[in-house]
Amino acid sequence: MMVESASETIRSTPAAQNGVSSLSNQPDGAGPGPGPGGGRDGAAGAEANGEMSPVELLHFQQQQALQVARQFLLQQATGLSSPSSNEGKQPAVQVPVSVAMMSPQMITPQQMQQILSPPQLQALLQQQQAIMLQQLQEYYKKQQEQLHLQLLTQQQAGKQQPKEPLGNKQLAFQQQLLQMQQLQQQHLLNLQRQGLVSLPPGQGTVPLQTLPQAVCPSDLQQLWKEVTAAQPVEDSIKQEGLDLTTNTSNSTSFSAAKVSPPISHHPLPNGQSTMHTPRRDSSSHEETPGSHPLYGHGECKWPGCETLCEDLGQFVKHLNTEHALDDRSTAQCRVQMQVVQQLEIQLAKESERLQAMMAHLHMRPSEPKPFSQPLNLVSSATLSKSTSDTFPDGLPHPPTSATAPITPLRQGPSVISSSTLHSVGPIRRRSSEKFCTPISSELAQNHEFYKNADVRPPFTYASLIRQAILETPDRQLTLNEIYNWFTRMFAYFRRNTATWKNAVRHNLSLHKCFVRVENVKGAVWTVDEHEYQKRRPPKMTGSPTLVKNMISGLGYGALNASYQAALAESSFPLLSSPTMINTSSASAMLHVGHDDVSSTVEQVNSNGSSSPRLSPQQYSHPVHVKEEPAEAEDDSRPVSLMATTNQNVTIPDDRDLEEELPVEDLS
DNA sequence: GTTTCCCTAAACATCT
DNA sequence: TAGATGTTTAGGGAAA
Repeated sequence: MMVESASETIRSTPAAQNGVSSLSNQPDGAGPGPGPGGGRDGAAGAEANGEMSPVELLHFQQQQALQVARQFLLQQATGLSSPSSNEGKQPAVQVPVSVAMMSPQMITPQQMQQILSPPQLQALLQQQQAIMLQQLQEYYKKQQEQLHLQLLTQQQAGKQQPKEPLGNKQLAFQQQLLQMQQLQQQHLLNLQRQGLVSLPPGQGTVPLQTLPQAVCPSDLQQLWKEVTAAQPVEDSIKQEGLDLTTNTSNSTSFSAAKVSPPISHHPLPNGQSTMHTPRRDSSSHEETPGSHPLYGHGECKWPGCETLCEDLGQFVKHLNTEHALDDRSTAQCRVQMQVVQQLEIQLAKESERLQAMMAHLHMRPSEPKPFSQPLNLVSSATLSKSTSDTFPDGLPHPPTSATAPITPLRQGPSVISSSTLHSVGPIRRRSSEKFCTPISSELAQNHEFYKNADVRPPFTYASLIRQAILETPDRQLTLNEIYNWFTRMFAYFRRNTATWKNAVRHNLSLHKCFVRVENVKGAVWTVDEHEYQKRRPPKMTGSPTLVKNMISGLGYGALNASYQAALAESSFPLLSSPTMINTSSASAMLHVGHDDVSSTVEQVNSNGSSSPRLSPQQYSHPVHVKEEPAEAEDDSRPVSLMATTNQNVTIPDDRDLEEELPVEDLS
């Protein structure tokens, strides 16, 4: 049973612990206990849980829908669910929505923030949510209206006809009603699995079956006792029910709709119990003026009819006289059905569009496994809040150089890193380094984008400065040249001059990795790669657990190709780990790039001309090195070393440059 | 709650 | 003297 499976899936989610747990409270015996909803499988137990007016139900339903819609968006954005998840089965590679919901640890906080923080994106998504939810609400409202209409018609017809005991027709009609409600529930579940509606936390005591119901089964049964089953009406309802089935499965391209078995006229065990679990004595509500689906604000809500009715009784009379079961009413019902169907189709289209938009905008959210995909590592970097107004439409535009199509969320890593995408996020840039996003690769791929779009690059000032310096043949730049590089490479830096220039200067002065060298043409800035790498957090980026597992699993000298590539792609501090330097490549990189800097420096210094590039130490001018803060190892370093470090670490530096290129020759 | 990193802003000094 | 350059400090946000 779909409801059961869905509830099982959702039950384990955090959200399910509260709001969605109502599913598990269904009186199918699978619930954790009697609980508040345990006794709702009977009409008598419905009253025990308090009354909930239709308005409250609607409000509750809307809130739930919004809640899960947000979760859905989050999941879509994080790539934990995919459009293909619409298929009925949950593919092994797919993470069920509920799993994604229940596993916040699978969604890194960065991802969460990336997805949810951009206000424009949220506004867009909320708009989509509003559209879909509105359509959903309307759809169910129509369903309820029609259902109730038919019931009232039956009721009136029954009053004019002699009572008959409950027979097969009545049972069939009840089954139709149950199917109707079951359809609603299934549809809700479908949408919930799609994330379009939600069962928010804090509503755990409300069973699912209370959500879409404006007409409760007990009420219907009571009505039915006075109704003589009229065959035409029943057929009509049955046909509508079948149509509904068709609508549900057709118009909604959702997975659960396909997962759910075809609606049969045999109430399923779950459905049966579900259907017979009225949550409230809705009779009072149904009889309350204004509560009738087709009666509101003192007038008849029948499509095309706005007849004023003083009270519900008059309305019922009007309903039975003007909207009795005839060809006209039937045709109107048909039209209404088509309207609903169209709305559902539109809902499905909007949903697909939303998914496509999400897929396009978010591409491939950050993978928690930086090792497995050394290339095109997506960055969790977020970007400056100041870029939120980058585009007039308020949407995060992808880089222009990106040829990223609208790809499924489960597709492989995109050319565009998420750091680019999340340029609308809050200002947090160091994340790009944490995920070892190769800045040169990022820039190479999205050069045109950054050059033209007024989007702040998702890199720290230090990274950008370093990149600017390293891009030059002699690995040195004057401050003004750094400025020019910034303005040349990024449209964003063509404005806010004072801010970022000050930041550049501040970074140059603050970070030890930037060494000021007196040149013939003035002061130039170079990069002390050793200091730069040392500056990085000496811990593995990405999932610590993954790192630990990889370390323990691979063991000494058991690095595979991808891992080595990842190593090269990753930060050098990783290589500094004694357990990681057993491969020749890694150790070589390490020795040159990190641990043995001094010796290597001595080597290079001895034959100072080893580097064809102009080395700072080749200058005869006195090297002006900014005073380093009191630090043992740094103080022990000679000034010349400081000035020439960027040359001495040529190998790792080059490797760094290589790694940032989309090559895979590191294995 | 603490630490670290980063950004931003500002003040100040020095140099051209 | 003005502007550029360089240094330093402080405050706050975010993440670990």
